This record gives sequence, C-alpha cells and structure tokens, in this order.
Amino acid sequence: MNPLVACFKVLADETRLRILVLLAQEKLYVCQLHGILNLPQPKVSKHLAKLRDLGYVEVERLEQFMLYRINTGQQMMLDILARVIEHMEAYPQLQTDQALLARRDEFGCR
Amino acid sequence: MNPLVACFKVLADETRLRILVLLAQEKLYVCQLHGILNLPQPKVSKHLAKLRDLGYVEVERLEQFMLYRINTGQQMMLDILARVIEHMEAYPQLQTDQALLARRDEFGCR
DNA sequence: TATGGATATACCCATATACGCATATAAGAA
DNA sequence: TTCTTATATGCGTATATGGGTATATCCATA
Repeated sequence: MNPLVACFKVLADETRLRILVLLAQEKLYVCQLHGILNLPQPKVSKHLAKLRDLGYVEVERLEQFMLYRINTGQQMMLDILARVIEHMEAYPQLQTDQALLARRDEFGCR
Repeated sequence: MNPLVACFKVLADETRLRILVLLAQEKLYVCQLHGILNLPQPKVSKHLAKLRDLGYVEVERLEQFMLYRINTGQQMMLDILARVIEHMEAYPQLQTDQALLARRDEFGCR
C-alpha cells in the first residue's frame, strides 16, 4: 500500500493518535501511557503492537518495564505529528493528555 | 469524533487522497477526475459524495457537468495536503496523477 | 519456587467501510 | 420525445478493524 496512505490509516484512530502525540514528545513506559490515556491496558498494548509492527515506534525492555519511543526515521509521520502538536489548543483530548504527560512520574507502576 | 481523527480517516484511502491532492491544486470536473485517476466512475462519484458530506470539497453545477473544488475552510486538511504535495516526488502514484493533471483538458467528456 | 506486577496475546464479536454492478437521475441535443 | 452523456445512488458482499474479556508470558523478589 502507498506508505502515505498507511501513515494516515495509523493516525485515523484516536487511541493511536494520542499515543503518537505523546511519544513524539517523550519516551514512555506502557504503564505511563496506560495512566495518561486512562484506557484498558490490553487496548493500549494492542495499539502499541500495531505501531511497532508498522515501524512507527520502537521499544526497549528495562527490567520488567517496556519503554516505548517514536521511530525518528518516519519523516512524514514526524512532520504531521509536529503540525498536530503545534495546533494542540484546538483538540481538548490532546490537551488533557498533555497536562497528564507533564505529571507522568505519578503514573508509575506499582 | 475528534475532527482531527476524522480528517485522517478521510486521507486514509488512496482514492480520496489522490482526489484531494488534485483538487487542492485545481478545480476539476468529475469526468476529468475520472480520466486522471483511471478508476470506475461510480467509485469516483462515491468518494466525492463522501468528501462533500464531510465538508472537505464543494461542488457547483455547470450545465451537465459538476465542478468540484477543495473547501478552503479546512485548515488542517489544507496544511497536510500542502505538505504531501511538497513531498510528492516520494509517491509515484501521485506523480503520475500530477502529470495527467497538467493535461486535464484532454480528459474532457465526450 | 511461589507470588505479584507489567505487558502481550488469543478469541470472539460488532461495526464500518470499500467495492462492483446495476440502475436511476439530470441535462443537452436531435 | 427520444437518445446520449454526465453523474449519483442502491444493493449485496467481503473484508478490515477495533473493542472487551480472559489468559498467557516475563521478570523481580520473597
């Protein structure tokens, strides 16, 4: 498939968009994403798996935690996310996530 | 739905992406789009209908022809399309369309 | 080794969506 | 009115995809 269309398909889901907007700014553990997004953990993991498979994010294990980060090799994706982040004030859900991102340490895993 | 996600959903289809990239540059008749895209006419019309319903394109009847144009009120959509057009050299299908766009008068309706 | 937390996956289901084909509608020409 | 071209829509189908629940896996620690 056209890689551009593939890129838009990935963004065409609110959960994935939220995840990507967060990871475009900070490396995050699954439990932090789970806490910020306030969504069921399997749901978060499944979207992360898809993002991994498609090469939009990368992951590293640190003991029992999985640290996700954006793949900096996807230029069009990075461009679009940057544009979205610039205009974040227009999107309430993203703003809420942004506020929680600043407090990500409180979403540690216990 | 988040209007941003809605925008990406629209772009997440190759036919619609091709149509939008063309209309972002020129007003076009359905028969010209049909000729440039080289796709079944009902397929083109149905995607145009969806783009109309969602407010991404506008249309005007000129005798028996329908002239479609991009809706200039959708800022994020315009931004993204501009970015795509800038990087068109990376997408063969869009380049092919672009070449045919320059010869759009040859795709008149007969 | 037994337990618990962190994360991933399997399975099933519901829904959305794109497609092809046939056909309807609308307008101009004959 | 009839024919032709331009465009839109209806219908049935196949497929993709996202969600929820349960469960598996992996690692650390007691």
